[in-house]
Amino acid sequence: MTVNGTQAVVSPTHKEVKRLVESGTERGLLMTLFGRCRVEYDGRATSTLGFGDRLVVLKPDGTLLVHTDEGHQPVNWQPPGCTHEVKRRDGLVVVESYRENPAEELIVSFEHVTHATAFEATDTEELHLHGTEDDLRDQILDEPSLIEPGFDPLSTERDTAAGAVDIFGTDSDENAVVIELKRRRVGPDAVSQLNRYVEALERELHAETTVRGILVAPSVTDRASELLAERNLEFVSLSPTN
Amino acid sequence: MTVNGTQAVVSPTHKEVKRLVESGTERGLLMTLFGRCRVEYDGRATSTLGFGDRLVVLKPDGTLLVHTDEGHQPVNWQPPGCTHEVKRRDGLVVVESYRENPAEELIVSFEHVTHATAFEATDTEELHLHGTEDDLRDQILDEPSLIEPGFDPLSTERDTAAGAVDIFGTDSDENAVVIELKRRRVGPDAVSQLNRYVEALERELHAETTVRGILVAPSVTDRASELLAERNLEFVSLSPTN
DNA sequence: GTCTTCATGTCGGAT
DNA sequence: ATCCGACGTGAAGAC
Repeated sequence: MTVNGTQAVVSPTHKEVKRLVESGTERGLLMTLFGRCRVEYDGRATSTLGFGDRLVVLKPDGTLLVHTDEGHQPVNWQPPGCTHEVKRRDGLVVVESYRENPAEELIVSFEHVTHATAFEATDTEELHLHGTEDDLRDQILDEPSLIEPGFDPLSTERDTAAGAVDIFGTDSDENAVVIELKRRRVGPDAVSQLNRYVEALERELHAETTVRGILVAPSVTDRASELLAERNLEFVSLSPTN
Repeated sequence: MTVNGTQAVVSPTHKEVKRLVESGTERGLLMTLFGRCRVEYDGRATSTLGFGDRLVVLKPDGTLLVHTDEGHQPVNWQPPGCTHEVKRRDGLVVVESYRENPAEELIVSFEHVTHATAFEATDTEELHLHGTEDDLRDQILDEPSLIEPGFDPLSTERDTAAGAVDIFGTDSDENAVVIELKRRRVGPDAVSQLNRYVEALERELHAETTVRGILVAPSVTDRASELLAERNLEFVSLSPTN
């Protein structure tokens, strides 16, 4: 059945699946296959998945997704940029997806394809997302006193031997201040990250200046709080606004 | 059109979409909607996405995915456990998805639904994945000399004040050895993680024992290598086998 | 290309 | 429920 440049086939034959995927790939269509299949992956790791009913999505950018009936994540996938082929092997309809660098291959073998579709997907809009770490940074740059009275942001992304600092500035006593931002509650990892920046700047600025490290996040876990104390780092509670 | 417990409808009316999603939810079906829609999200963050052609997947576990024609990741989503409703508003077919804890809502408003499907998905198989960090750990436990001659693993998941250590053991001089495993090339974060474990164990074991920290991974970045040297930590190159 | 870090990360396991 | 770390993490930006 073909309507308006989209195709949908119920219980397609092997030939119909092959033609749909090949012409859909050619024409840059977004395709779905639903049916009983087995999946094998080999690349950065290796995986096998026995037969079951799954939804396979093939995107015009070379993405392949295998979704089971559960979970946010695809059970197997290939990233954008892969090339897909449809073959017949041992009576199964086989979709093979290849990638180089790293070399990875995904093979979906259908015992039966229940349903196959191909859609022309026109999408020019971009997602507008708010409440990110960047938004938290902008809040602080707009109103530095959210950190403390007298805080003066000098730069963002300031480079150090340990990487780029989120916000670098000075306090009212002219101490250097390193700020690490997190959009959500943080654990020990963020404290270590801040500590690396502080140590790098202490080396860079020699003994001339005291370097304060301030972690800015909605909250911290107990372990992170202990680590902050050990490292003589500070915490300011702030959440990104939506 | 209904075949074998699966349904597929081309250009369904509002009522048909509503009935399909409601009965599909009731019956635990895996559903797809393709059409031109707008998406709004509000929860941990906030997002808006203007009208475009997208594939929406509704899973029986309450997962909702919105996929554009590009990319591995859904442009918007709800995790498992959400509840979905279909309504009509301003002439649009609206799929609303709710979640509590954290409170999140996703609203997909269709100008037109090109295609709607509902499948009974039976899937009893589990994914078997190899080449993970656990596999790397097992390799070392099978052959401890991969770390160095005389290495003796005493425990895995040994608890410290900083968290559980991947492998804890002793070397031929009876020094304590902490091993942190990574299945791929590592950066500074993994070094900091290892350092936290080593410091915690040094405190725990007082001055009785020297605590060596060994990072085991296929390779390290330059910055990680410097940090290892600074912290007096070691590196052993090993990759998980598939 | 490599490196680094963010993410509505998601997921699983332990407490 | 929260905490913690792994993940075939993916994606973006800098170099």
